[in-house]
Amino acid sequence: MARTDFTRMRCPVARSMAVLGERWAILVLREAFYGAKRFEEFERNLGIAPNILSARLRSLVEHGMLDRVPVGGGGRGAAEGEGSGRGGGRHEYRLTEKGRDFFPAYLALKRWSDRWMTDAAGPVVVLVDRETGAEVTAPVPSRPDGTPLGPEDVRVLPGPGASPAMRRRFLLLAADAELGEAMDDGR
Amino acid sequence: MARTDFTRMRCPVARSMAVLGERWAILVLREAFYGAKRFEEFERNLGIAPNILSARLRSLVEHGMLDRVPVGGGGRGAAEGEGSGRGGGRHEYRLTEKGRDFFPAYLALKRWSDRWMTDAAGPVVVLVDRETGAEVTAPVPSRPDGTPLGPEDVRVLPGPGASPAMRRRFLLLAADAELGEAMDDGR
DNA sequence: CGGTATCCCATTTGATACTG
DNA sequence: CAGTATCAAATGGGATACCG
Repeated sequence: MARTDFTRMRCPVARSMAVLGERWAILVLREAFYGAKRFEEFERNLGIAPNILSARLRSLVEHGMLDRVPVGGGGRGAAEGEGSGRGGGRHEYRLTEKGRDFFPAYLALKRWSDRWMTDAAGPVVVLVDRETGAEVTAPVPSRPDGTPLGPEDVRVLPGPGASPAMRRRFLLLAADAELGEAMDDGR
Repeated sequence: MARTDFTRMRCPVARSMAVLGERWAILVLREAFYGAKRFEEFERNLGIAPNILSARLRSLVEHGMLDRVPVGGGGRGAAEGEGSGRGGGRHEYRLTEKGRDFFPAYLALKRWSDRWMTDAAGPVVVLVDRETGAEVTAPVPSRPDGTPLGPEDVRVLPGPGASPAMRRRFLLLAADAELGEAMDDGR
Protein backbone atom coordinates (compact mmCIF):
# COMPACT_ATOMS: atom_id res chain seq x y z
CA MET A 1 0.00 0.00 0.00
CA ALA A 2 2.96 2.22 0.32
CA ARG A 3 3.59 4.17 -2.81
CA THR A 4 5.37 2.29 -5.48
CA ASP A 5 8.97 3.24 -5.48
CA PHE A 6 9.61 4.77 -8.85
CA THR A 7 13.33 4.77 -8.32
CA ARG A 8 13.23 1.01 -8.49
CA MET A 9 11.52 0.78 -11.82
CA ARG A 10 13.67 -0.27 -14.73
CA CYS A 11 12.43 2.41 -17.01
CA PRO A 12 14.68 5.43 -16.67
CA VAL A 13 11.87 7.81 -17.45
CA ALA A 14 9.86 6.29 -14.67
CA ARG A 15 12.77 6.84 -12.34
CA SER A 16 12.87 10.42 -13.36
CA MET A 17 9.35 10.79 -12.23
CA ALA A 18 10.44 10.00 -8.73
CA VAL A 19 12.08 13.41 -8.73
CA LEU A 20 10.25 15.31 -11.38
CA GLY A 21 6.82 13.84 -11.00
CA GLU A 22 5.63 16.38 -8.60
CA ARG A 23 4.37 19.79 -9.23
CA TRP A 24 7.12 21.98 -7.93
CA ALA A 25 10.26 20.20 -8.98
CA ILE A 26 10.49 21.46 -12.53
CA LEU A 27 9.55 24.97 -11.51
CA VAL A 28 12.37 25.01 -9.03
CA LEU A 29 14.68 23.87 -11.79
CA ARG A 30 13.30 26.54 -14.02
CA GLU A 31 14.31 29.15 -11.50
CA ALA A 32 17.74 27.62 -11.31
CA PHE A 33 18.04 27.79 -15.09
CA TYR A 34 16.99 31.38 -14.97
CA GLY A 35 19.65 32.17 -12.48
CA ALA A 36 18.22 31.69 -9.03
CA LYS A 37 20.71 30.46 -6.49
CA ARG A 38 19.56 31.43 -3.07
CA PHE A 39 16.71 30.10 -1.04
CA GLU A 40 14.98 33.38 -0.90
CA GLU A 41 15.12 33.88 -4.63
CA PHE A 42 13.36 30.62 -5.22
CA GLU A 43 10.90 31.40 -2.52
CA ARG A 44 10.01 34.80 -3.83
CA ASN A 45 9.96 33.93 -7.50
CA LEU A 46 7.86 30.89 -7.01
CA GLY A 47 5.57 32.04 -4.27
CA ILE A 48 6.12 28.77 -2.52
CA ALA A 49 5.97 28.05 1.19
CA PRO A 50 9.41 27.81 2.74
CA ASN A 51 8.95 24.36 4.15
CA ILE A 52 7.96 22.88 0.89
CA LEU A 53 10.66 24.72 -0.98
CA SER A 54 13.04 23.27 1.53
CA ALA A 55 11.76 19.79 0.81
CA ARG A 56 11.95 20.25 -2.94
CA LEU A 57 15.44 21.64 -2.85
CA ARG A 58 16.51 18.79 -0.66
CA SER A 59 15.04 16.30 -3.06
CA LEU A 60 16.79 17.90 -6.00
CA VAL A 61 20.03 17.90 -4.09
CA GLU A 62 19.56 14.27 -3.14
CA HIS A 63 18.99 13.36 -6.73
CA GLY A 64 22.10 15.15 -7.75
CA MET A 65 20.56 17.93 -9.77
CA LEU A 66 21.56 20.72 -7.44
CA ASP A 67 24.52 21.21 -5.21
CA ARG A 68 24.11 22.95 -1.95
CA VAL A 69 27.27 24.84 -1.38
CA PRO A 70 28.10 26.89 1.66
CA VAL A 71 28.55 30.46 0.70
CA GLY A 72 30.53 33.27 2.15
CA GLY A 73 33.82 32.36 0.58
CA GLY A 74 32.34 32.37 -2.88
CA GLY A 75 34.68 34.54 -4.85
CA ARG A 76 36.27 37.53 -3.40
CA GLY A 77 35.62 40.09 -0.77
CA ALA A 78 34.69 38.72 2.61
CA ALA A 79 36.21 35.61 4.04
CA GLU A 80 33.21 34.22 5.83
CA GLY A 81 32.74 35.87 9.16
CA GLU A 82 29.97 38.24 8.27
CA GLY A 83 27.07 36.37 9.75
CA SER A 84 24.85 39.36 9.61
CA GLY A 85 26.82 42.17 8.06
CA ARG A 86 25.93 41.85 4.43
CA GLY A 87 26.19 39.31 1.69
CA GLY A 88 23.68 37.25 3.49
CA GLY A 89 23.00 33.59 3.08
CA ARG A 90 24.50 30.42 4.20
CA HIS A 91 24.16 28.36 1.08
CA GLU A 92 23.74 28.54 -2.60
CA TYR A 93 22.01 26.04 -4.79
CA ARG A 94 23.95 25.43 -7.93
CA LEU A 95 23.07 23.29 -10.85
CA THR A 96 25.18 20.20 -11.16
CA GLU A 97 26.04 18.85 -14.56
CA LYS A 98 23.12 16.51 -14.27
CA GLY A 99 20.92 19.44 -13.47
CA ARG A 100 22.27 21.55 -16.28
CA ASP A 101 21.80 18.73 -18.69
CA PHE A 102 18.13 18.83 -17.98
CA PHE A 103 17.95 22.15 -19.73
CA PRO A 104 17.10 20.72 -23.15
CA ALA A 105 14.25 18.78 -21.62
CA TYR A 106 13.05 21.89 -19.90
CA LEU A 107 13.20 23.78 -23.16
CA ALA A 108 11.19 21.11 -24.88
CA LEU A 109 8.61 21.27 -22.15
CA LYS A 110 8.54 25.02 -22.41
CA ARG A 111 8.03 24.87 -26.13
CA TRP A 112 5.08 22.59 -25.68
CA SER A 113 3.68 24.66 -22.84
CA ASP A 114 4.04 27.89 -24.74
CA ARG A 115 2.18 26.32 -27.55
CA TRP A 116 -0.63 24.59 -25.73
CA MET A 117 -0.96 25.99 -22.26
CA THR A 118 -0.75 29.65 -22.96
CA ASP A 119 -3.68 31.94 -23.26
CA ALA A 120 -3.68 34.31 -26.14
CA ALA A 121 -0.89 36.75 -25.54
CA GLY A 122 1.91 34.31 -26.12
CA PRO A 123 4.88 33.18 -24.09
CA VAL A 124 5.49 34.98 -20.86
CA VAL A 125 9.17 34.50 -21.12
CA VAL A 126 11.46 34.34 -24.08
CA LEU A 127 14.97 33.00 -24.04
CA VAL A 128 17.62 34.44 -26.24
CA ASP A 129 21.16 33.50 -26.92
CA ARG A 130 23.38 35.81 -24.91
CA GLU A 131 25.86 35.99 -27.71
CA THR A 132 23.80 36.24 -30.82
CA GLY A 133 20.51 37.44 -29.43
CA ALA A 134 18.71 34.74 -31.40
CA GLU A 135 15.71 33.24 -29.75
CA VAL A 136 16.39 29.89 -28.18
CA THR A 137 13.75 27.23 -28.49
CA ALA A 138 13.84 23.49 -28.36
CA PRO A 139 14.63 21.85 -31.65
CA VAL A 140 12.15 19.29 -32.83
CA PRO A 141 13.21 15.76 -33.64
CA SER A 142 13.22 15.31 -37.35
CA ARG A 143 14.73 13.41 -40.23
CA PRO A 144 17.84 14.66 -41.94
CA ASP A 145 15.60 16.03 -44.65
CA GLY A 146 13.73 18.10 -42.13
CA THR A 147 10.48 16.16 -41.76
CA PRO A 148 9.48 16.20 -38.14
CA LEU A 149 9.17 12.87 -36.41
CA GLY A 150 6.07 12.00 -34.45
CA PRO A 151 5.31 9.04 -32.27
CA GLU A 152 3.80 7.15 -35.18
CA ASP A 153 7.00 7.39 -37.17
CA VAL A 154 8.88 5.54 -34.56
CA ARG A 155 9.38 1.94 -33.74
CA VAL A 156 10.10 0.82 -30.24
CA LEU A 157 12.89 -1.64 -29.74
CA PRO A 158 14.47 -3.15 -26.68
CA GLY A 159 17.69 -1.40 -25.84
CA PRO A 160 20.88 -2.71 -24.28
CA GLY A 161 19.39 -2.46 -20.81
CA ALA A 162 16.26 -4.43 -21.56
CA SER A 163 15.56 -7.52 -19.54
CA PRO A 164 14.88 -10.82 -21.27
CA ALA A 165 11.27 -10.54 -20.22
CA MET A 166 10.97 -7.20 -21.90
CA ARG A 167 12.56 -8.56 -25.00
CA ARG A 168 9.94 -11.21 -25.23
CA ARG A 169 7.22 -8.67 -24.78
CA PHE A 170 8.70 -6.67 -27.58
CA LEU A 171 8.82 -9.62 -29.88
CA LEU A 172 5.15 -10.18 -29.32
CA LEU A 173 4.39 -6.55 -29.93
CA ALA A 174 6.45 -6.60 -33.08
CA ALA A 175 4.59 -9.63 -34.34
CA ASP A 176 1.32 -7.85 -33.67
CA ALA A 177 2.47 -4.79 -35.49
CA GLU A 178 3.48 -6.77 -38.51
CA LEU A 179 0.13 -8.39 -38.69
CA GLY A 180 -1.57 -5.08 -38.46
CA GLU A 181 0.56 -3.37 -41.02
CA ALA A 182 1.32 -4.87 -44.37
CA MET A 183 4.98 -5.53 -43.94
CA ASP A 184 7.33 -2.95 -45.00
CA ASP A 185 9.60 -2.55 -42.12
CA GLY A 186 12.70 -0.50 -42.13
CA ARG A 187 14.92 -2.71 -40.15
CA MET B 1 -4.83 25.95 2.41
CA ALA B 2 -6.19 24.35 -0.65
CA ARG B 3 -3.49 23.52 -3.12
CA THR B 4 -2.49 26.34 -5.32
CA ASP B 5 -4.19 26.00 -8.62
CA PHE B 6 -1.42 25.61 -11.13
CA THR B 7 -3.76 26.09 -14.02
CA ARG B 8 -4.17 29.66 -12.92
CA MET B 9 -0.54 30.54 -12.91
CA ARG B 10 0.66 32.73 -15.71
CA CYS B 11 3.64 30.64 -16.52
CA PRO B 12 2.68 28.08 -19.15
CA VAL B 13 5.17 25.59 -17.82
CA ALA B 14 3.60 25.87 -14.42
CA ARG B 15 0.24 25.18 -15.98
CA SER B 16 1.64 22.11 -17.58
CA MET B 17 2.55 20.85 -14.19
CA ALA B 18 -1.10 20.78 -13.30
CA VAL B 19 -1.39 17.84 -15.69
CA LEU B 20 2.11 16.50 -15.88
CA GLY B 21 3.28 17.20 -12.39
CA GLU B 22 2.27 13.90 -11.05
CA ARG B 23 4.04 10.67 -11.24
CA TRP B 24 1.92 8.69 -13.63
CA ALA B 25 0.90 11.19 -16.24
CA ILE B 26 3.99 11.06 -18.38
CA LEU B 27 4.22 7.31 -18.12
CA VAL B 28 0.70 7.02 -19.40
CA LEU B 29 1.65 9.27 -22.27
CA ARG B 30 4.69 7.17 -22.88
CA GLU B 31 2.51 4.15 -23.34
CA ALA B 32 0.34 6.09 -25.72
CA PHE B 33 3.39 7.07 -27.73
CA TYR B 34 4.45 3.49 -27.82
CA GLY B 35 1.12 2.44 -29.17
CA ALA B 36 -1.14 1.66 -26.25
CA LYS B 37 -4.76 2.50 -26.83
CA ARG B 38 -6.86 0.38 -24.60
CA PHE B 39 -7.38 0.58 -20.90
CA GLU B 40 -6.03 -2.82 -20.31
CA GLU B 41 -2.88 -2.19 -22.26
CA PHE B 42 -2.05 0.76 -20.10
CA GLU B 43 -2.94 -1.14 -17.01
CA ARG B 44 -0.78 -4.11 -17.82
CA ASN B 45 2.18 -2.25 -19.21
CA LEU B 46 2.30 0.15 -16.34
CA GLY B 47 1.36 -2.09 -13.49
CA ILE B 48 -0.96 0.58 -12.23
CA ALA B 49 -4.13 0.16 -10.22
CA PRO B 50 -7.23 0.50 -12.36
CA ASN B 51 -8.76 3.27 -10.35
CA ILE B 52 -5.76 5.44 -10.58
CA LEU B 53 -5.26 4.68 -14.23
CA SER B 54 -8.84 5.70 -14.70
CA ALA B 55 -8.19 8.98 -12.95
CA ARG B 56 -5.04 9.68 -14.94
CA LEU B 57 -6.66 8.91 -18.24
CA ARG B 58 -9.53 11.14 -17.34
CA SER B 59 -7.19 13.95 -16.47
CA LEU B 60 -5.32 13.58 -19.73
CA VAL B 61 -8.58 13.56 -21.61
CA GLU B 62 -9.77 16.61 -19.74
CA HIS B 63 -6.60 18.42 -20.62
CA GLY B 64 -7.00 17.54 -24.22
CA MET B 65 -4.05 15.26 -24.61
CA LEU B 66 -6.03 12.12 -25.21
CA ASP B 67 -9.35 11.49 -26.84
CA ARG B 68 -11.57 8.84 -25.53
CA VAL B 69 -13.37 7.42 -28.49
CA PRO B 70 -16.01 4.75 -28.39
CA VAL B 71 -14.81 1.74 -30.23
CA GLY B 72 -16.58 -0.87 -32.21
CA GLY B 73 -17.43 1.38 -35.13
CA GLY B 74 -13.89 2.58 -35.50
CA GLY B 75 -13.00 2.05 -39.11
CA ARG B 76 -14.58 -0.68 -41.03
CA GLY B 77 -16.27 -3.95 -40.37
CA ALA B 78 -18.80 -3.88 -37.62
CA ALA B 79 -21.20 -1.07 -37.08
CA GLU B 80 -21.19 -1.07 -33.33
CA GLY B 81 -23.29 -3.89 -32.06
CA GLU B 82 -20.60 -6.34 -31.12
CA GLY B 83 -20.55 -5.78 -27.42
CA SER B 84 -18.84 -9.04 -26.76
CA GLY B 85 -18.16 -10.71 -30.08
CA ARG B 86 -14.59 -9.65 -30.67
CA GLY B 87 -12.70 -6.41 -30.88
CA GLY B 88 -13.23 -6.07 -27.21
CA GLY B 89 -13.34 -2.83 -25.34
CA ARG B 90 -15.64 0.04 -25.10
CA HIS B 91 -13.23 2.83 -25.70
CA GLU B 92 -9.90 3.68 -27.09
CA TYR B 93 -7.60 6.39 -25.91
CA ARG B 94 -6.04 8.20 -28.81
CA LEU B 95 -3.50 10.93 -28.77
CA THR B 96 -4.84 14.29 -29.80
CA GLU B 97 -2.64 16.69 -31.67
CA LYS B 98 -1.80 18.33 -28.40
CA GLY B 99 -0.84 14.97 -27.03
CA ARG B 100 1.21 14.02 -30.05
CA ASP B 101 2.98 17.31 -29.92
CA PHE B 102 4.26 16.39 -26.53
CA PHE B 103 6.40 13.73 -28.13
CA PRO B 104 9.47 15.95 -28.54
CA ALA B 105 9.31 16.84 -24.89
CA TYR B 106 8.99 13.20 -24.00
CA LEU B 107 11.99 12.40 -26.13
CA ALA B 108 14.01 15.07 -24.44
CA LEU B 109 13.06 13.71 -21.07
CA LYS B 110 13.94 10.23 -22.22
CA ARG B 111 17.30 11.38 -23.44
CA TRP B 112 18.06 12.89 -20.07
CA SER B 113 16.73 9.89 -18.21
CA ASP B 114 18.68 7.46 -20.31
CA ARG B 115 21.72 9.45 -19.54
CA TRP B 116 21.34 10.05 -15.87
CA MET B 117 18.82 7.69 -14.41
CA THR B 118 19.94 4.48 -15.95
CA ASP B 119 22.09 1.93 -14.27
CA ALA B 120 24.91 0.54 -16.27
CA ALA B 121 23.40 -1.46 -19.06
CA GLY B 122 22.05 1.49 -20.97
CA PRO B 123 18.62 2.44 -22.25
CA VAL B 124 15.90 -0.09 -21.81
CA VAL B 125 14.16 1.05 -24.90
CA VAL B 126 15.46 2.44 -28.13
CA LEU B 127 13.41 4.28 -30.67
CA VAL B 128 14.17 4.01 -34.34
CA ASP B 129 12.77 5.68 -37.37
CA ARG B 130 10.34 3.31 -39.00
CA GLU B 131 11.47 4.37 -42.42
CA THR B 132 15.17 4.70 -42.14
CA GLY B 133 15.90 2.61 -39.10
CA ALA B 134 17.98 5.43 -37.69
CA GLU B 135 17.87 5.85 -33.97
CA VAL B 136 15.63 8.65 -32.86
CA THR B 137 16.78 10.80 -29.99
CA ALA B 138 15.99 14.30 -28.94
CA PRO B 139 18.09 16.93 -30.62
CA VAL B 140 19.92 19.26 -28.31
CA PRO B 141 19.47 23.01 -28.55
CA SER B 142 22.51 24.50 -30.13
CA ARG B 143 23.85 27.38 -32.14
CA PRO B 144 23.92 27.26 -35.89
CA ASP B 145 27.58 26.36 -35.63
CA GLY B 146 26.75 23.36 -33.52
CA THR B 147 27.76 24.55 -30.06
CA PRO B 148 25.24 23.26 -27.59
CA LEU B 149 23.38 25.84 -25.56
CA GLY B 150 23.18 25.57 -21.82
CA PRO B 151 21.23 27.58 -19.31
CA GLU B 152 24.13 29.95 -18.82
CA ASP B 153 24.23 30.85 -22.50
CA VAL B 154 20.76 32.15 -22.35
CA ARG B 155 19.24 35.39 -21.35
CA VAL B 156 15.73 35.56 -20.05
CA LEU B 157 13.46 38.22 -21.46
CA PRO B 158 9.83 39.01 -20.93
CA GLY B 159 7.75 37.69 -23.79
CA PRO B 160 4.61 39.02 -25.40
CA GLY B 161 2.47 37.52 -22.65
CA ALA B 162 4.39 39.05 -19.77
CA SER B 163 2.53 41.27 -17.37
CA PRO B 164 3.80 44.76 -16.61
CA ALA B 165 4.81 43.57 -13.17
CA MET B 166 6.96 40.85 -14.67
CA ARG B 167 8.53 43.30 -17.00
CA ARG B 168 9.61 45.42 -14.12
CA ARG B 169 11.03 42.42 -12.37
CA PHE B 170 12.99 41.59 -15.45
CA LEU B 171 14.42 45.04 -15.68
CA LEU B 172 15.69 44.77 -12.17
CA LEU B 173 17.17 41.38 -12.82
CA ALA B 174 18.87 42.65 -15.92
CA ALA B 175 20.38 45.51 -13.98
CA ASP B 176 21.61 43.09 -11.35
CA ALA B 177 23.13 40.84 -13.91
CA GLU B 178 25.02 43.68 -15.45
CA LEU B 179 26.43 44.66 -12.12
CA GLY B 180 27.41 41.14 -11.30
CA GLU B 181 29.07 40.52 -14.59
CA ALA B 182 30.92 43.78 -14.54
CA MET B 183 32.52 42.65 -11.34
CA ASP B 184 33.39 39.32 -12.84
CA ASP B 185 32.97 37.27 -9.74
CA GLY B 186 33.49 33.98 -11.37
CA ARG B 187 30.03 32.66 -10.99
C1' DC C 1 18.47 36.10 5.51
C1' DG C 2 17.92 31.10 5.41
C1' DG C 3 15.94 27.94 6.70
C1' DT C 4 13.53 24.21 10.24
C1' DA C 5 9.52 22.56 13.15
C1' DT C 6 4.51 22.08 13.65
C1' DC C 7 -0.05 21.40 12.56
C1' DC C 8 -3.54 20.19 9.40
C1' DC C 9 -5.95 19.46 5.18
C1' DA C 10 -6.38 17.84 0.30
C1' DT C 11 -4.85 14.57 -3.00
C1' DT C 12 -2.73 10.94 -4.77
C1' DT C 13 -2.02 6.44 -4.58
C1' DG C 14 -3.01 1.53 -3.55
C1' DA C 15 -5.63 -2.76 -2.87
C1' DT C 16 -9.57 -4.79 -3.76
C1' DA C 17 -14.28 -5.77 -4.59
C1' DC C 18 -17.90 -5.24 -7.83
C1' DT C 19 -20.63 -4.45 -12.20
C1' DG C 20 -22.02 -4.28 -17.23
C1' DC D 1 -12.49 -6.47 -20.88
C1' DA D 2 -13.27 -1.91 -19.03
C1' DG D 3 -13.91 0.35 -15.86
C1' DT D 4 -16.30 2.38 -11.12
C1' DA D 5 -16.90 2.27 -5.98
C1' DT D 6 -14.97 2.06 -1.54
C1' DC D 7 -11.65 2.41 2.03
C1' DA D 8 -7.28 3.23 4.07
C1' DA D 9 -2.48 5.05 4.07
C1' DA D 10 1.09 8.09 2.79
C1' DT D 11 2.58 12.23 0.87
C1' DG D 12 2.47 16.72 -0.83
C1' DG D 13 1.28 21.11 0.12
C1' DG D 14 0.05 25.42 2.75
C1' DA D 15 0.20 28.62 6.72
C1' DT D 16 2.70 30.11 10.24
C1' DA D 17 5.67 30.29 14.13
C1' DC D 18 10.30 30.06 15.36
C1' DC D 19 15.51 29.95 15.57
C1' DG D 20 20.60 30.98 14.34
